[in-house]
This record gives sequence, C-alpha cells and structure tokens, in this order.
Amino acid sequence: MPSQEKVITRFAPSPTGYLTLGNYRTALFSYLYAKQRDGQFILRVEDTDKERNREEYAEDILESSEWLGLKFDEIHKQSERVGKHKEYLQKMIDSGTAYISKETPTKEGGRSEVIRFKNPNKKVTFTDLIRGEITFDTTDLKDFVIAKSLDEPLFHLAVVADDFDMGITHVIRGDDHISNTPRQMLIQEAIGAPTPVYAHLPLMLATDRSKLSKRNGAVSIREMKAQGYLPEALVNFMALMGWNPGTDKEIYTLDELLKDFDITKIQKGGAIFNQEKLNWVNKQHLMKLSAEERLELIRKEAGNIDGSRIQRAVEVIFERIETLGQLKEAFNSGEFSYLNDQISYESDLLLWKKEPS
RNA sequence: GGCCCUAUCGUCUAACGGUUAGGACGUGAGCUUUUCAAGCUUAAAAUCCGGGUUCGAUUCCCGGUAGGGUCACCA
Repeated sequence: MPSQEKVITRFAPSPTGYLTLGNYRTALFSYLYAKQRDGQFILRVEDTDKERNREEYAEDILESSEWLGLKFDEIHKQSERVGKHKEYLQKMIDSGTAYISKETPTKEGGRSEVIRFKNPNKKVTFTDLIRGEITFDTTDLKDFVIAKSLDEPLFHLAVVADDFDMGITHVIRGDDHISNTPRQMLIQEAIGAPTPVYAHLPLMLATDRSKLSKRNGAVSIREMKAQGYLPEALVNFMALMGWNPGTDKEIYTLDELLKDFDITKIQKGGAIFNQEKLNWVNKQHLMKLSAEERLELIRKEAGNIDGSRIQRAVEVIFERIETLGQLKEAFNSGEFSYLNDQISYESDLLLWKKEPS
C-alpha cells in the first residue's frame, strides 16, 4: 500500500492591517481541508515588507484566529527565514536560474541592482482543485524580480522556499493568486521543489462586486467581534460564502463543518458579502446558547441589573436581538431600565383577560 | 490593453442532459402573540445573449457580452 502523504496546509497573511472576513475564510477552508484529513495547519506570517508591517497586526492575527477557533500546529514568521531565502537565491544564481541585474531605478528608493529570475519562457499548467486545468504562457512575465538583494527576498521567492521547507502539500488561497501561480511554479522548478496541489477560492466581494477590502467598507474580524458577532456564527457564515453541503442545512458548528465540508463543492464565482444573512446566522447561534451562556453575556454588557431580575432579562432580551451589539445598545438606550425598577402592583391587575365564564 | 478566472431570483445557493428550475436571507400578505421577537402559512422574484451537439440543454462545446482578478524593487 502506498504511504499516504500527510496533508499540510497553511495560512499566510501579511500583517499590514487588521484582517477581514475574507482573509479568515481562506484560513477556515485551509484549516478544514487539513483537519478533515488528520493533517497539519500552519500559520506563516509574511512580514518581509518592513515598510508596511506592524507588530499589532501580527498579534491580531493570532488573537482573532484563536477567537474563531482556528488552531495552528506551527507558527512561523517569514522574516526569520531570510537566511534560508538567501541560500536559495545564491543557489539559483550559481545555477543560472537567477541573475543579478543592473537597473536604472524607476522609483524612489529603487536599487541599481536587483535579482531577477531567468524566465525559461514556457507554458505551465496546473490542476486546480476547484477550477480544473489552468494554463499560462510565462513569456508575458519577463524576467521578474525575485529579490531586492540577497538579504531582501520578495514575495514569490519567499513563498516558494517556505512552502517547500515547511512541506506544504496543498496551497489553498484566494482567487487573486491564480496569476501568481505560474511564477511560483517556475521558481519551484528552479530550486527543485515539488508543486503543491492548488485550490483557488472565489473571492468574497463587496456590494459593488469588487474584492472585499477595507476600502470598500470591509470591517476586520476584531471589529465584528466588537459589534457583537459570535465567533461560531462568523465561522458558519464564512463557510456558507462559496460552499454549501448540498442539503438544506445552514447552521453549522466548526465540528460539523469538519464532517460535511467538501472543497470540491466550492463555488467558482465570487460571493457578495450579505450583512442581513450574517445577522440571521448570528441570531441562530445566539438562540442555541444555554441559559448560563446568555446570563454570562448579559452580565458583561449590563452589569447594572440586579440579580433577582437578570434572569427575566435573559428571557426577554435574547428573543429580540441579532447581535450582542444590539444588546449593548438596548441597555444604553434604557430600553430595559424597567428591569431595574421596583415595580409594585396588585396582582389581580395582571390578569389582562377575564375568562368568559 | 495583455493574460487568467467567472456567470441560476436583489443576495447566498440547489438541480448524474429530462424538475411545475428547489432552499435560505431580505421583501409583501396572513396566522399566532397584550406588544415586539420567534414560529407557522403564503406571494412576488432567476438560468446574460447567440450559435451549435442532442429526441431533449441551467447543465456539454464555440463565440459574444458583462463582471472580477492580475500585470511592483507589495504580499
């Protein structure tokens, strides 16, 4: 029996901002794919762009991932691997698959010398798990730059070297990387790395059908947390953007997704983010909460309600909110202030209807 | 513009080539409820266009069109 190769997937974000739903959706799909197969899921923080990286963003990736329930088997920082990248670069130069190129800087801070990949100008084809066969003619790519210098590797080189060293078997990433794939395959060939299996996920789109990003109103996961969305609802919603089980089941926990998720059933077209549906999903998860969990949440939002009445608050309030943010709003607006008042009345007044006798 | 990807209700989507094209969100109406929410019932709402292939295309092929992605010394 042939030994089954262990599946290793990765989430490789760059810490240049707070990550959004779209980013974590690719992470979720990578996680599910690996964990369904008893494989490993690796985080690699791609922080080689010194200008744009911020430590707080890197920390947020860890925090938000954990909050969502995505656990990593390994965590790497790309910046710590420049030594390895340098070795690959040197080998490529030695073997003639890359060369140092004299340049006339075209922009501020441009170098007079960079490292370019020697493009063999050929056709490359790969089979995408979601889209099938895709072919590119790399001639259009020219001799692209793979490093500013031996110590300053750029994206394509770093990705290929790291995926190789970390034993990544499946690269599951956004659609926007499809056209990066031929460059990376060329580099794989140059350094003797195998080509992993690729799966390019359809993008999550803004209402105007453009790629969801901060510019068109996408909010980060940490903001959504602040707005009162439950992590399990977010996970559920993200999974449903582009995937469905083929049944009517829509409400999922992470564990249930592990059972039903099938990467080959992922949609090819992009999906527009729909806030109303998210609110509905969140509400469904809110309603699944136990009395204790609700109590806990209400205490967090409104510690001012006294103990004897808080139980009643739980029942009244949870049926009418969609997010915990609305819970907070409700308390701030004083809508539930009556829960705090001492109300006294004759008990017969509570009988609003007389039974006809 | 070159290259690549995509195309079912407003949105998320289902449909081994044969279905009254199904479900969900949202919207309208109604039932229930002191009210709201929930729940239930119900209505309106889609196969981008044109050619093929086929007895029969949402489905397969080709061509348009539209949208998106990508073409950095960012990732």
